[in-house]
Amino acid sequence: MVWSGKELGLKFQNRGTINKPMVTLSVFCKDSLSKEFIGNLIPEIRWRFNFDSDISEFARKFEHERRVGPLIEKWRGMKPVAGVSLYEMLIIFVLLQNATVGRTVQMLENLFSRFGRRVTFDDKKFSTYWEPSKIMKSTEQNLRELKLGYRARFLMKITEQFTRNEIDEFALRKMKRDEVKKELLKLYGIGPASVNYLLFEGFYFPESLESIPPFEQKLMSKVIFNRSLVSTKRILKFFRENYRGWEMLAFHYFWEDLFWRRKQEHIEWLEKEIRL
DNA sequence: CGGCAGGTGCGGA
DNA sequence: TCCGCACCTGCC
Repeated sequence: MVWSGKELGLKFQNRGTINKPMVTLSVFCKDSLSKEFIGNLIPEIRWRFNFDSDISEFARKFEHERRVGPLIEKWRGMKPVAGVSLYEMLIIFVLLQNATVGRTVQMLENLFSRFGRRVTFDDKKFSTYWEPSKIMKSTEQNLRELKLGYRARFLMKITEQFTRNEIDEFALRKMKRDEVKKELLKLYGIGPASVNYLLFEGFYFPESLESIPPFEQKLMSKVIFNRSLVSTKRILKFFRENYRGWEMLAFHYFWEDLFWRRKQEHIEWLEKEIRL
């Protein structure tokens, strides 16, 4: 995590149970950290790892519903987590656009090796993100050499909007959903699909489901309707009718469960849909 | 070698 | 508000 100009390593350890959750956090840094620094860091961690949103109503309302109910049992307490800053999240969403997973990874690795730093803590190696100003000193052409393609312009423009302070992440966190949506859509290269995910994974609005991209459409068609392709309209209707107010969180439970199952067992139809 | 992939901006109807 | 189209690149 790059925060207030320092590179930090975060290590979370589980010390509790599902019903009595507790974690300890160790913070690694090459500099010593002041009390004040830590004092400012803690609320940021609470936000980034979503310690505070209350989803108990979701669990109460739907734990007996026939489709998502069993998943709520299995994944009790599961919530979306940003983990990174808004700027960093925007980079990821731009790189995901119109690309396979393999290409996204390649583009991000290229950016890390050009602008980020390799760091080690607790015997683990990571790449850090960079301050927006570092990209500002570069050029669109330079980013194109990192194989970003037309996304180079998106990244350049977004970085520009950040360095000009046109977007204030901390102010956004206090706004209502529609206001946040309006602000995010002002970012160049951020449209309906990216905004849909940002509202949920970055700002934790559990109802934000308005767009189903092609890949999600294919997988949800199979998971929910057991058919190869159901219209996005119908999928949206399904979530609206069954999980009103919690549409995207419900979507998240179906989605995460599917990919968890993929780790445990071989899911033939899914492997065919995933292109690296 | 055309078609397409975790989309978006833009111009024109 | 709703189309059609161009767009980097890698891979099938």
